[in-house]
Amino acid sequence: MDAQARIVLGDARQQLQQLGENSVQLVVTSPPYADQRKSTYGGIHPDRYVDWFLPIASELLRVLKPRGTFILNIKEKAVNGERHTYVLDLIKALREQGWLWTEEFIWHKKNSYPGKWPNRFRDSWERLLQFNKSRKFDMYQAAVMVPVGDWAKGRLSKLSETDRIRDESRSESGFGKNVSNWLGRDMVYPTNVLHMATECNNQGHSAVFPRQLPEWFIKLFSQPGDTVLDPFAGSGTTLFVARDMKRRAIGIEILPEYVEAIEAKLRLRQQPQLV
Amino acid sequence: MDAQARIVLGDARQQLQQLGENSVQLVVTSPPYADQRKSTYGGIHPDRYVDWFLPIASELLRVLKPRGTFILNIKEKAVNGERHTYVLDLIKALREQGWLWTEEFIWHKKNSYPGKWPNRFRDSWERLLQFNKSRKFDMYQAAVMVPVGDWAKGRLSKLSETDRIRDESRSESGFGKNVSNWLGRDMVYPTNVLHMATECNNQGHSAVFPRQLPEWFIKLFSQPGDTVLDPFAGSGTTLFVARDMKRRAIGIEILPEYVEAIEAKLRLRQQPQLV
DNA sequence: GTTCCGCATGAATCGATAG
DNA sequence: ACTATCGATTCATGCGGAA
Repeated sequence: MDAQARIVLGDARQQLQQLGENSVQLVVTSPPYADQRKSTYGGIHPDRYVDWFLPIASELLRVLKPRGTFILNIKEKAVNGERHTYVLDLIKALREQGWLWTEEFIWHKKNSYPGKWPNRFRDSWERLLQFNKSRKFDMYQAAVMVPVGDWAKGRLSKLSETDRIRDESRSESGFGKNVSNWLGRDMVYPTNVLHMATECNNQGHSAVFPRQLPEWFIKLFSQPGDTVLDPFAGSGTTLFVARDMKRRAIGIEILPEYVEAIEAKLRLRQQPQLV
Repeated sequence: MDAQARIVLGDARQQLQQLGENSVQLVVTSPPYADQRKSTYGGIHPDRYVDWFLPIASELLRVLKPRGTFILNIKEKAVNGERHTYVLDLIKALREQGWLWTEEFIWHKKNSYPGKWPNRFRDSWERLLQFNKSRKFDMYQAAVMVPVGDWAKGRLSKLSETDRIRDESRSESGFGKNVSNWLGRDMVYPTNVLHMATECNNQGHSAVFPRQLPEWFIKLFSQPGDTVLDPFAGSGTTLFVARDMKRRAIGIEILPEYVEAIEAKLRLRQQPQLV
């Protein structure tokens, strides 16, 4: 088995106890949604979702490094015509458990699930909740910069005069001047809204994430050599992406057939995949 | 004064008591966010936000028609490095008050406020919470259909690159799109993610909403002749849009200078504005 | 007439400084 | 220690003047 990527068969709550405390830099996971994927996971009732998740989160709190990050992909379903509140309850419960609710990213799914209902439109976004153990955490923002929005209009040829002068005065005053900020002004920082299409592989396992989603968070919150954990590995997307990015990857998955599929893929490629 | 549009000077909680019960089809409003706009509204502390808002919501529940809708635009701020939970608390409190939390739309603001911090990116989305009195409410989905967005398939190859990109960015949810240009193409229903830039005028009062935002909800949840209410009228965008769409518009605003500005604009134009 | 480019302007947030 | 104020940071947008 690839030493850089490891998949464990078993229940997340139990298997997490085998991991050492303060050993994981980043958790990226998409747990089974309430009452979703019944056929595979048995389904957790929305009303019991918080109680089910809290013991697992407690273990995550233990294994996560002090400057590490926990990214939770989740979205409430509609029940009796209403949005259920278990995600709101979960956020509050996690805070009481000691987590800091640092941010809520929005994943805008461009090709959302089709359908039509008389009282609502298609749901094309999900929550990506960021939790931390401390206000001071590792964040490598430069790793996820994106092309400036103006690139189509050709307005990036010159900096505005005010910006240039502001930059020059900063450099003269001796404070840390980031030359790349204005020399290579074609890149800017992203926002907290992520636009990504879901991968529609209808073969076998349905990929929950597109690869770019864990990739973005792994770039942003970890460095090569760090440990990335997904306690609900599913088809293993987070695991493979992390390994390809030279992180140590740990996955936990309760379904034997998923674990076997992941192990097969791990044996198949010891080298990073290029897609 | 225009009979179709009426602005009332005063506190929302008190002035709402003057309105008859079951008289309003749609409430679209953007109350002052916690601790924001201190200079004008005095600012409500995040910890007291729910207590401040509940009495107002109680009046809204009274004046709203059984099949009407309440759209609440709101976003929590960052406090001590964390997202504050008052919006989550508010959703739960409104449900206890009798509201149904039907849906959460996402307003993706492409031009979010700039800035850079070590622990977060720019916040470029806001919540648009939909509440109803009943599971059966009026929803005119056909009124907001948008052209099908299969740009990637080469149908627009003749357009210049800049035009194509500009169109793509504006049409991700069909907003700001000139539908007449696409007559004959298939129309589809939108999703629950709305893409709109804030209107940043260089002169005078800057509008909180872009006009398309209330316009979209007014189309979706009301018909001509219905009454549309904004208890925090501000610069009056919702009011003017509703009037231009042949709805009866009622606004409440506590700041005399805002009320005067709205009254002046109402006198100025009895006819729908074409911009 | 167009197109191009400079400029002011935000529902912001953090860290340091001051009372 | 806890709260209030201030400066620094940053980018999409529309307007208006210039080419």
